[in-house]
This record gives sequence, structure tokens and C-alpha cells, in this order.
Amino acid sequence: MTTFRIDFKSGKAVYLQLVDQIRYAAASGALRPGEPLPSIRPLAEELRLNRNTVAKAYTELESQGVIETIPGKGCFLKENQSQFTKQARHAILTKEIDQALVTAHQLQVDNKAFLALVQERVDYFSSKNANSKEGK
Amino acid sequence: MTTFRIDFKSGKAVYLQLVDQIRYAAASGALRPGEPLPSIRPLAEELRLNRNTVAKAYTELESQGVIETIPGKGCFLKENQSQFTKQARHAILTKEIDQALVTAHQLQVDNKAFLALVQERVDYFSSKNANSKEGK
Amino acid sequence: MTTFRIDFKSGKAVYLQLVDQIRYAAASGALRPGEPLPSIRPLAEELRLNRNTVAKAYTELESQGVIETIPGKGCFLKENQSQFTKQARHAILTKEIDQALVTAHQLQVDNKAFLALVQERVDYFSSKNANSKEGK
Amino acid sequence: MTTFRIDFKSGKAVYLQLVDQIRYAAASGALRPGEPLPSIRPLAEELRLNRNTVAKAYTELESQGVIETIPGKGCFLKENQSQFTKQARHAILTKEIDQALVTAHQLQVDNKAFLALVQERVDYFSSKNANSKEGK
DNA sequence: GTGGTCTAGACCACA
DNA sequence: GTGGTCTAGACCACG
Repeated sequence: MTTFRIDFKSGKAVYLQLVDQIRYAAASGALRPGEPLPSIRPLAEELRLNRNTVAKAYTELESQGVIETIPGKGCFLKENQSQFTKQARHAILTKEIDQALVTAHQLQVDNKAFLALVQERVDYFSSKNANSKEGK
Repeated sequence: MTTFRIDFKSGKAVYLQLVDQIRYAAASGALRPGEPLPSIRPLAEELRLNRNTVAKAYTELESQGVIETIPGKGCFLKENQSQFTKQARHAILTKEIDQALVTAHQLQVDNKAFLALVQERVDYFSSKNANSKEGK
Repeated sequence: MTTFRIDFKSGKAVYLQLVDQIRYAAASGALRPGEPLPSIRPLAEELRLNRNTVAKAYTELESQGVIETIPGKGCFLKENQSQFTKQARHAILTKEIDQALVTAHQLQVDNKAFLALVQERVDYFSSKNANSKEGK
Repeated sequence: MTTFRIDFKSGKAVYLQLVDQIRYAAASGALRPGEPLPSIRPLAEELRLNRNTVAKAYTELESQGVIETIPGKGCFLKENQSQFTKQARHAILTKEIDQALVTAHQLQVDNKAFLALVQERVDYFSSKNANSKEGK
């Protein structure tokens, strides 16, 4: 069971936080392709959000091709099929990695420590994915 | 000489784009500690922004402890002295690294390719820093 | 209900006067943690200030960690959780106490009278805090 | 020998910092009534300030009645003669003490610790005054 | 010349 | 309704 956390103080739009967390859940394996997402109304209640806000997040995810909405049935996680070329994918990733590198420099975390931390997180994600594939 | 680019269509606040780029310039060695940043008015003209927008970016950078501003004299890049504990620094970095990892998974970039890309960016930053320390 | 007073002739920046007064209200118990601050627009009207000036004060307070602002909802007083070490807190306080001591000497107020005055103010704050915790 | 420190990053006007520090020196006994202040030009050089800035500080001090300028001879610390009533003096002091109390509350320093710190600073100032009256 | 403050008025995103 | 961003233009203090 995945649970989402909304940070009202982050300054980031609430619906975008939901989008990120659902993408995160999908990436980490907590949500598997084909699985249904939580229904809008119960989720809105649980997170103490307006239904419109949750709906907006789902709309955004559908336009990003992450989920699929079937009227009357619900929303489902799509098989992820990257629609970008290898080059485009690397461009997007490079931007995010650079962001982290800039922060690392600012925090005076040296390259070796940075790479170690990246390796640690990669391992952490791998283990979560492995678990969710086995059990449940 | 560093030059900044503003993307008016990105949806991201203009002043935050400036903040990111200046932090990037500092991390990559294009701006060195103690060096003066471009003056607010000329920079605003060059980027076709309002004076206040540039000033807001500089204010934000100062409150982040990245630059130091001396009224009547100008703004200068501070010696970066991280005031965070090792633990706090790792927490901040972990968040940014996870962000990139989620994106990687979304783009179906596997761990091996991801790590290779990270290594590549680390090397790239290192070389830029090395260059700016030698000559110019 | 707290009310703020702006002195346009003081020479001190208007937005900083607001910052000080809100911090004062928080310290004296007139504003309690979690409580909403006055909305920017109505407050600006009441004080006959521009919206941006009030917003600047609130932005400053947020970056100081005194308040929390949730776009679309409002600004709220944070639970105060001092992130400084005991040593750092004393250093900050010492600076302000010395300031008062210098003034006392300048005004030829002797130590005994000074200490009495400090005690009086401490008691005054304590009583205000006590009141606001009981009733209303 | 008193030495002054200018903090360019404080945001406070440089000449006002000088004013405060000279008042501080007078309060702590480092400067005694009737003593000459440093000449403008050497002091400006030592602090790496513009001569105008130092002159402005001295002008301000003279208008505050702290020093006395005798053309051709220099500037001298006046006998301090408080021109305020007891009530006025307490009003001024109360404002500064409250300032410190607000900060203390913000930093979650309790009354007992606050009073102890005040006592400590009072003692510290007293000892400095005593020393400068004896020796030199 | 520098940065800092303030006003006025506009548009946007979010709840 | 809320706060956030941006522009335009004015005045001030400091060096």
C-alpha cells in the first residue's frame, strides 16, 4: 500500500506534488503497470485535498502518458514506453543530474562522496523494485 | 565571461532561473569566490528583464548564503562554507538524486546507463573546474 | 486581534517594521503557532501600504523560518523549532543585549536600574503569554 | 587601543556601524571623556573606507551630542550628559530590551537563561570599565 | 555608479 | 478568495 504525503509548505503546486509522487511510486515499483490508481474521491479525502486538485494531477499524468483513464472504470498505470530517443532521454537526465551536482558543490560534498551516495540510492531503489516484484 | 539564458516559456519563475544559473556558474567554476557578479542594472538590460526581477534573484541568493551584497558597491560570490552537518547535506542531496532516479526509471534508463551518465557529468564538472583554476 | 503600526518617518524600511512587529506578536503570544496571519491584501489596505511591501515582509519572515506560506491558502505562524545550537543562540542574543547595554551607558542608566528594567520587561512578557494561553 | 570592525555584508550603513562602535567604545570605557578620537584620514585608510564615510559618522555623532568637533584641532569625546528625562530614557531602553526578548523567545531561550545572560554581559562591561579606569 | 525601497497595476496558478 | 511573479517608474542612501 502506497501512501502519499503532501507538503503544503513546499511552495510547489499541490497537484504537481501528487504527480511526482505517483511517478515516484511507479518508478520504485510500488505501483505496477496495469494496476489501478486510487479513486479520486477517497484519495482526495485521505489527503484532505479538493477533488479538483486530485483530478488535475490525474489529468496531468494522463497527458504525460503515465496513466490511462477508462471512463467508468478508473485510472490505470500504463506500460511505460519511453517515447523519447536515447539522445533526448540523456538530455533530460543530464539536466537533473547537473542540478544535483551543483547542489553537491554548493554543499562541498566531493565527487567521491557524491558518487557513493548515488550508488547507495540506486541500490536502495533496486531493492524496493525487487521486493515489490516478488511479494505483495 | 559568463552569460545567462532566460527561458520565458519554461513556466519556471524567471528569478529562480537566474538563481539556478548563478549557482551553476559558481559550482562549475565560471564564477569564483570573491568575484563580483554582474551589476543589477546592466544585467537586467542584457536579459531584457526588469531591474526588480534581477534584484529578487540576488536577494534570494543572498538569503541562501551564496552571495554577499554590499550596497553601493555590488554583489560578490561568497566563500562557500557549508553550515550544514554531514547528515543534513546528505539529506538534501538524496532528495535531488532520487528525483533524477525517478526520471531515469520513467525514461527506462537502466541503472548501469544512469551511473555511467552520472560519472560523465562528474568528470565534465571536474574538467571545467580544473580549467578555470589554471588559466583562462 | 493584533494591530500593527507603521512609522513612515522612522527611516527604517517599512517591510522590516512589519517583520519586527509580527515577530513581536509571536513572542508575546498575540499570535499563536499555527494561527493564520492577516491576508496580504486586506493588511496592505489597512496599513495603506502596497501589496508588494506586505508580501516582502512575509517573504522575509518565511525565509527566517518564522512563518509558513501556502499559496492559495494563506500564511501561518510556524511552530518555533530553533535550529541553532545553544552556543549560536547565545551569540545572537549577546549581540542584542550588548546593544541595549551600550544605550544604557549612553543614557547613564546604571547597572542596577538596567537589570530592574530587564526584569520588569521579562515579567511583562510572561504575563502576556500567560493571558493568551488561558482565555481567548 | 581600540580598533573598529566594519561588516560590509551586514546591510547596515557603514557610517552607522562606525557610529555604533564609537558609542560602544565610549560606553565600555575604551574611549574616555575628553579624549581625542582618531583623525578622519588615518582612520579611513585603516578601515579602507572613503573619507566621506568617516566624516559622515563623526557628523552624526556630533549631532547626537556624543562628540565635539573643534576645527583645526580634532574631535573629542564629550562628557556624557544625558539630556533625557528618566521616563524618556526608560522608554528608549525598553524598546531595545524588548527587541532582545523577542529574539530570545524566537530562539526558545527561557527567562532564566536570558536573565543569566544579561547578568553575564553586565558583569563583562563592568569589568572592562573598571580596567580602563585603573590602568592604560 | 551601486543596491534598496516603495508604489501602481497587471496577469497567473491554486483552492 | 489566496499568494506569486513581473513590469514600469520613482526616490533614496551610500561610495
